[in-house]
Amino acid sequence: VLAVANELGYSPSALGQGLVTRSSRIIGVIVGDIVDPYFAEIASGVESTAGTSGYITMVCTADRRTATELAHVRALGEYRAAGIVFAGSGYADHRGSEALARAVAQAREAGSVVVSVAPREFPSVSIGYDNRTAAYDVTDYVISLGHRDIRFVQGPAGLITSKARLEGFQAAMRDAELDAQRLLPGGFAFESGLEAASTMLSAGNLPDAVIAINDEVAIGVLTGLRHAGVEVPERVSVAGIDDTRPARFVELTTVSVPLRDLGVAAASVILAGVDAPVADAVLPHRLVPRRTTARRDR
Amino acid sequence: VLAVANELGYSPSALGQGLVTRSSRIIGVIVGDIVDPYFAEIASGVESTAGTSGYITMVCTADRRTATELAHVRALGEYRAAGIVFAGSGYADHRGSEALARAVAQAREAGSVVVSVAPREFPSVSIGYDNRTAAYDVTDYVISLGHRDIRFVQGPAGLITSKARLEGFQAAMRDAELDAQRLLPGGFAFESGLEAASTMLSAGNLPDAVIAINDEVAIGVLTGLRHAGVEVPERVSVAGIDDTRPARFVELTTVSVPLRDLGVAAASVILAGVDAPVADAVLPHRLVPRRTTARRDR
DNA sequence: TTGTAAGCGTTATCAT
DNA sequence: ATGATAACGCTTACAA
Repeated sequence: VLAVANELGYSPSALGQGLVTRSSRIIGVIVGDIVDPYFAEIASGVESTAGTSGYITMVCTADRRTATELAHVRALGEYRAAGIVFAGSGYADHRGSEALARAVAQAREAGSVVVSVAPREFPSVSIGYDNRTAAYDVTDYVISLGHRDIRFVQGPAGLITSKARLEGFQAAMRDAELDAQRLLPGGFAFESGLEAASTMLSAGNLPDAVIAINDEVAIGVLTGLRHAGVEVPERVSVAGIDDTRPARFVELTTVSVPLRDLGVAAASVILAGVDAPVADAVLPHRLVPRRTTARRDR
Repeated sequence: VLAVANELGYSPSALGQGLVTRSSRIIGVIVGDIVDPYFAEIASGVESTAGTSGYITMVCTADRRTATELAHVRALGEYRAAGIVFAGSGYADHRGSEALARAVAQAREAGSVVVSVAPREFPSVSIGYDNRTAAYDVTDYVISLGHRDIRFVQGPAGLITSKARLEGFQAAMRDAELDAQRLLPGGFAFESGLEAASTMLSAGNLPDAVIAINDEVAIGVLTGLRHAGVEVPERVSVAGIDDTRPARFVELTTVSVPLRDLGVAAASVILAGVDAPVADAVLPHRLVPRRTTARRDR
C-alpha cells in the first residue's frame, strides 16, 4: 500500500495538514526592502535555520510602510504561519499602527510566534542590538582619530532606528564636548549619501569626517566626495553602520551588526514554539575600522 | 451578520480555501542566494507584481544546489503554489536533476505554473536574456577601447550561465583575433575577484583589462588591484556583468541585465494562469560604460 | 435569490 | 494495535 503510494509520488498536502493542526510550517519575515543587504542578511539567517527544520520561509517586502506590513501580517495569519518576524523598525509616531498592533495580537492569539528584530511599537519577542551604542561607538572612534568637525547624515524621518542612531552620535559628540548639531537630511539609500556630499561640497566648508546612518549612505558620501576630487580618508574620513557586504567592497569603516545572527535567533525562537520560555535578547556589535577613516594630521 | 463578522476580526482561512480549490495564492521563487543582489532584484520584481494582485511570495534559498532546489519544489508543491519561478541557472552536467525534473513535472500537473528566468534543464516557461551576447558586448566594448591582453574571470564551474558568458567573451575575442584563452578560475563572490587579482599580481604580468563573470567578482578584482597600488582604469580596465547596485557604488563598467523585469515578467505569467497562452521571452540588456574602464594609450 | 450539503486531504478520536 | 469516522474551514453545486 505504502509502496504504491511512493511509486505514485504521493506527498501529503500541507494545506490539509495545516487546516486540521491550525498551523503551518511557514515562517514569514517582513522586511522593508529585500534588495537592501541589511534585510537580505536577516532573511538569510531566518531561512537557513528554518530550512534545516523543514520550515519554509516567506519573505514579504513592506516598502517600509506600516500599511503594507499590516497586509502581510494578515496574509501570514491566513496561512496560519508558525511565526512572523519583523525585520524593520517601526515609526516613532505610531501612525496607523493601532491596526497593525491589533493584527499582530490576533496572530499571536491564533498561535503564531511573533518576534521583532528591531524596535517595534507592539508586544512581541524582541531580539535586537543596541543601535544607540553602535552609533556611539563609531562616532567615538572617529573622534579618537582627532577629528572635531564631524557631520551626521540622518536616516528616514520618524523611524525609531534613525532616532536611536542619531542619539548615539550626539551623545558621543557631547561627551567629547563637540558640536552635535551638524546634521544632514538623509535616508537609507546611496542617493542620499550623494546628495549629502554635494550639499557639503557646495557649502564650501568640508568637515573632518562624516558618519552616515548606514553603509549605503556612507558609500554615497564617499563616492560623491571622491568624484569631486576630495581625498578620502586623507582629507575627509567617512564611516557607516551595519557592515553589509558592500562595505567590504569599498573598505568602509563601519560597525558590524549581527544581522545574520538576528535572523538565526528569531527563527530559533519560533522553532522552539509558542509555549517555550521567551527570552528577549540583545546581540553584540563590533567596530570595524577599515580604510575610509584616518587620523587627522592637519 | 457580516458586520458582526468584521467587528470580530474574521479573516478567511487561506488553508481552507486552498484545500478545496487545490491551489493557493502563493508564488515561490527559488534563488541561489538571497543576499546576492542579482537574486534579490529578481525576487523583488516577482514580489512587487504578485503583491498587487494579492499573491504572497515565498523566497527560497537553494545555495545553488540542485538537491536543495528539489526540496523547495516539493515544499512549494505541498502548499499548492500557484507558481514557482526558478531564478538561478542549472548545471550543464545535469547532476541529480532527473529527480528535480520529475518534481517539476509533478508540480505542473498539479496546476502550478513554473517559469525559469535562467537556462534550465527541465520544461518550463522560460523568460530570460542573452547571457552570451551580454558578455560579448562588454568584451567588444573593452576591445574597442584599444585593449589587447584581456583576461576573463570565470564563474562557478558547470553552471550554464557561466558557460554562456564565457562563450560570449571568447567569441568577441576571437572576432577581434585576440587570445581568448586567458582565463582565471572564479566564482560569483567578491573573494574570487580578490584571488584573481592576486594571481595576476604575483604572476607579474598585468593585462590591459579584465572582465569578470559578474559585478561582485569584478569589484573584487578592482579592490585587489587598487589595494596593490595598480591604478584602475589608468593602468588596467575592469568590467563586470549584471549592473547590480554595488556596481554603481564603485562606478563599475558593466552591462545592465533586466533583473527586476525578469521577476515582473515571471510573476505576470503566473498571474495569467495555467491556461493562458505561454510565451517565452528574451529581454534586452544594455551596456553601461562607467569609470573603471578607459582607453588604452600606451 | 437564499439555503443546504458534500467534499477537499489531513489528523485525531473513538470503537473495535 | 487497527480501522473507521468526525472535524478542520472553506467553496461550490444543487435544491428550494
